[in-house]
Amino acid sequence: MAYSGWHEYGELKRRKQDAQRAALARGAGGDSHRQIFAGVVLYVNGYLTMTTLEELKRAVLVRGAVVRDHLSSATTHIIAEQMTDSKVRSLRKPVVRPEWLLESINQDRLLDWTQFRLFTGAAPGQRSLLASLRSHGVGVGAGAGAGAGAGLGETADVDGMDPELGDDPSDAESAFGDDDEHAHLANTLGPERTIAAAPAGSAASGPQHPHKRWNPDIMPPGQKPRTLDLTDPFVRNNIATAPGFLKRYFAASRLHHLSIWKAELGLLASRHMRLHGKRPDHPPAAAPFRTIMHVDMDCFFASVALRSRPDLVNTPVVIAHSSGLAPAASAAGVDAQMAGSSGGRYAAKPTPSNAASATTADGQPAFKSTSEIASCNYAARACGIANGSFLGGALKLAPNLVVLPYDFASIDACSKALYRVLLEHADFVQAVSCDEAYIDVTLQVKRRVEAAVAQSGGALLVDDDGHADTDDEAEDDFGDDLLLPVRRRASKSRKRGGASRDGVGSGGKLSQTGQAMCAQIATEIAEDLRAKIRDATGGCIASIGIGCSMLLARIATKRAKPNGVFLLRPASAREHVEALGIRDLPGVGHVLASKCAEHGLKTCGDVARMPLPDVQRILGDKVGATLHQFAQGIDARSLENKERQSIGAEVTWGIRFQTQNQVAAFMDDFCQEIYGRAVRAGVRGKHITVKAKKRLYEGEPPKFLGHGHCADFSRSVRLAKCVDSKDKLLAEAMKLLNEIDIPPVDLRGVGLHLRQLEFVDGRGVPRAAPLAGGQRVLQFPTAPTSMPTLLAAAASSSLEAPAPSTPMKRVSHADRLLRTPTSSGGAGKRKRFGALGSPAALGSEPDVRGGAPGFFSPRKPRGADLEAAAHARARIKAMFGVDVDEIDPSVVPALPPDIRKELEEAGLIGTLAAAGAKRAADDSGDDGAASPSARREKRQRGALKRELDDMHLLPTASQIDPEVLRALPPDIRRELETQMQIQRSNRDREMRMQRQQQQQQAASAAAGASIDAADAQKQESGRKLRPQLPLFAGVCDHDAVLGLLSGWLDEDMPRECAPNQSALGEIRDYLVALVDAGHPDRAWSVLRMLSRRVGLGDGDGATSNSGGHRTSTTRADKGKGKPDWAGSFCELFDDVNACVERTTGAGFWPWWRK
DNA sequence: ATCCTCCCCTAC
DNA sequence: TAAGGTAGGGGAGGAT
Ligand SMILES: Nc1ccn([C@H]2C[C@H](O)[C@@H](COP(=O)(O)OP(=O)(O)OP(=O)(O)O)O2)c(=O)n1
Ligand SMILES: [Mg+2]
Ligand SMILES: [Mg+2]
Repeated sequence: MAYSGWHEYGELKRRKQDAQRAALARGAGGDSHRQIFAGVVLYVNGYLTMTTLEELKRAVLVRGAVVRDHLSSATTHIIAEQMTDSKVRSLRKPVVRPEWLLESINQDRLLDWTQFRLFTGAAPGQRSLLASLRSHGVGVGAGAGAGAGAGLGETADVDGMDPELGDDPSDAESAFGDDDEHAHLANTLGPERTIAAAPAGSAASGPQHPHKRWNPDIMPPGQKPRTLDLTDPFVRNNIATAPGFLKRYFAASRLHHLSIWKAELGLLASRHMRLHGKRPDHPPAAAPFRTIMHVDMDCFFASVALRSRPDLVNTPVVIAHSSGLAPAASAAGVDAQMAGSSGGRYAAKPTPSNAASATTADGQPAFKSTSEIASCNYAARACGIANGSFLGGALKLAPNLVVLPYDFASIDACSKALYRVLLEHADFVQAVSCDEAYIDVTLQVKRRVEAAVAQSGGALLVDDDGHADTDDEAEDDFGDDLLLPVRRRASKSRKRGGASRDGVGSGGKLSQTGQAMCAQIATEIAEDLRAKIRDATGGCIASIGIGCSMLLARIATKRAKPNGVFLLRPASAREHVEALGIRDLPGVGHVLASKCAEHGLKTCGDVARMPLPDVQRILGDKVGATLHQFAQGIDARSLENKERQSIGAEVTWGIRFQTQNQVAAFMDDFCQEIYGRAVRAGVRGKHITVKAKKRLYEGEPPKFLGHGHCADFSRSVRLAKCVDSKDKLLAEAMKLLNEIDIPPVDLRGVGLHLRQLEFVDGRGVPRAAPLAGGQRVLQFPTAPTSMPTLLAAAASSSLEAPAPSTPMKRVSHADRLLRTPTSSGGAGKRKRFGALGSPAALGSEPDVRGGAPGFFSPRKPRGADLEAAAHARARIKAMFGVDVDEIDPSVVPALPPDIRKELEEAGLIGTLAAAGAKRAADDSGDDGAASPSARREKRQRGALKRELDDMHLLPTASQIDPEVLRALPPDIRRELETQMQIQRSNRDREMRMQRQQQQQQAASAAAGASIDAADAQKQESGRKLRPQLPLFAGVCDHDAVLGLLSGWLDEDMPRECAPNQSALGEIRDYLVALVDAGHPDRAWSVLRMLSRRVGLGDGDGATSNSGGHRTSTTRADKGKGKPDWAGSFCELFDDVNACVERTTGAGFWPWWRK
């Protein structure tokens, strides 16, 4: 779901940091300090940008805080600058921004940490804890009860901030702007509101004057949520409850169009490639000429529109829905009760023409539009406008801005025209989007260069060991080559390594002349294409980047724009790339970029120079490895058009429901839409996923009818069969949506996706995957023709394999040859491993540049293990300049899948994930079925399968004799296993739901039917992976529960009062739930702790299993517990024990009764 | 370890 | 007024 609330991201961050540095400076030094942080146990997560950990530590230590280098149950607060919502939730502890410490130091008093919460709309663990326990009048410390003054027990009222904050209306606006999705935290939904409803408890109630702008998450009080006037006709007609909403919405959605077009063009390209027998890989001889272009239209939507408005080419123009003139959102439908902000200003009327003036009739600007700009011309960009910005902001930047409407039909036509040109002239086309594609023109370059050389004479290729190539100068001149920069290292390593050759023999290296010619010819081709595209599109301009890899081509395009061509030579490539910001690398968005920034990584050079493992620690294994390579200008991907793996739809705009019926009615339409799309796309799905967005604050978001800041949820089912009607889809979707269980008013977005696709022909008959991408399917050499449908779920219980598999009739003979089974099971693995080890294999296979999988080599005879091995080795050597055995294991994740697969199968590298093992299992298990006489078998299979289906009898794993299972044909066995897995998953689902219900009941009973508590419960169980364990106060971790209870005892036992009854009830319900969930041992452990604390001993010597659990941290009450506490414990024990006896047939031993 | 689900992120 | 869709890579972390 798209999200464009980042308009002010950078500025906000910068402003925050300035203030923070100042605060820290003030806070350091001095020798006697008030111990304002006494009792605070900190864990600092991640990196700090405004100070060092050491500096911060020093400052807080002298003021009484404890800083640990690890997270423990004693931790009271986690300090972090950045963390995903889900991580925050999973920690189940207060996660607070460092400003809390800094500002507390600044003011020399402990401020309320809740004012410095790291933003997460849903921190159910924390909130549920508060909502339930606190509403019992139970004071409880954070974590293990070490809360002291800063603990949760002293949580202040969120609304109880310094009123001063609200007094200056300009602050709110100027600091955060209307665009900030976070600007409404004060209205945050959920149990925090329960807290907020309580009287403000603390005098230290939040940050005061100087740095009130730091926190983009907290909106000053004195501000009511903007509300939507549902009686406004315009609103009524445009929200999701309006008749015909979906059709109108999708028809008007640019992003929907982009997605549709991309899918279409992907199919178009792959079909074209298949029909013309084109593949992205070349005979090894072509490798040195490898030339990839990235073609991208300049400001595409705008260009299309400007074709009919040549008068406007030099004025700022944008494409958007709104003219920006009509009544601002705040003036119609949305009632903006912003403190101090005047009501909406009405523009006179939109200009009738296409082009609208940016000022209203009375000359007053009305820069409020939240309409998004799809595309803006370069004149507009010069004003600072960018694709995706809000129109309102753009109008501020360029008051003379002209807004033109979408013309989807024309855009579509231009896009098709573009692709016609590309398909006709390129060796291979990978569709990227309606205005963009990668093309491979290697063969053309080669042909033309060779022709030119034939005429003029001169050497084109240079042998690796050839004349001018041995000295350093030659290597330095390498830069004029179009080849990958790795070639250079290949050459060096060859020298170091002595005799071994890298297998790039037949291609050789391009001579200087060759290199120059390549560059010139490639540029000519590009210019030629641009002219053709301009003509074909009626004047739209394409820019083209050229390189020897997709990456370099892509990067070159940035330089080429606008209206140009840029060829990135490998020699300059590394330098060029390293100078770029990491944000310029494909795959790096604002999140990764800011993660990097936290570690001081700004440019690609920074990343390239950092040791790979460090990069991976920051970014993850695969992303880290990939980007580390990208940052060096290395990219081994090859072009392909990938086959569809899923289909679905989402709506996150205009979702405003009041009732379940409205939701249901919408879902009906929605499923209709999606089912229709699936039919049209010729797919059916077994695996259904529903997504939903839940708003995190009350009131309207900045974007008109937008979703605002939300929590995302998803639920999925795997069905035994594909859904084959809209109504079945609807039924499943509603189940899932209900499971997610979001109140209709809170719903802000819905999505529905199908996976595990079966491809179906026009008459609904399943057929083989249409080879849309070709490659993926081709990589399974074991004759998919014989793989039964059953293989949708692989034996290894992964269901990731392509779902269908009746024979693939449409696979050409040539394709069949390519699918020569070079890999078929574990034996082959070992064999090939041996072959690879043989020095004789080295260099026996010429290099294939740019990542052509060995499987595709047409010259490779079937089963030629040795050659395959050599091939893999040669290819790696060519690409990375090192021998396979020298490969740093941590770059493995960055290898393109095909190469990785090849290496894994060859046993040269460890499998990255399950893929290798799974495939091996498939292969070996499938050998029998792969025989040519599959027909009869297939019929049997079909019959058996049908029988199974008809019986609707899916035996459980335990019900099937393993012997019987083994005796079945492999595919039938797999089928059964699939069924069992589905069944198992469904059983789990039911258990989960049961538990969830229990929890909700328990929670709402305990919290006095507080909706918020139930809601928090829902979120907790509905959020993270539906915990398999029951929750106590939103907490599932056993130690955390013990800590919580211990803290409760610490607080309440000394008070000389009886234990709070509802708290007891909650504990009882939790323990019962534990027992029901099959964890009596945990219940036992809890009981034991409680009994010890109330003075009844801990029953050592009892038969219980649970041994040395951590007990309490502080033992406030050393003597015997009060009698009423002990009595309460006994009752509790009996209740729980009754349940234990019921479920296990034997109870705990009430040791204290003797 | 590996699987699997529920996210998150990115690109156009 | 406004039309913040979609598909795929990937990671975290619980279950097994
Ligand atoms: N946030 C965005 C980005 C793009 N698009 C649409 C409109 C663009 O015209 C088209 C192509 O996207 P590009 O990223 O290629 O952007 P442009 O073609 O507009 O400009 P450029 O010259 O930078 O390629 O996709 C959109 O609707 N919303
Ligand atoms: Mg473009
Ligand atoms: Mg583009």
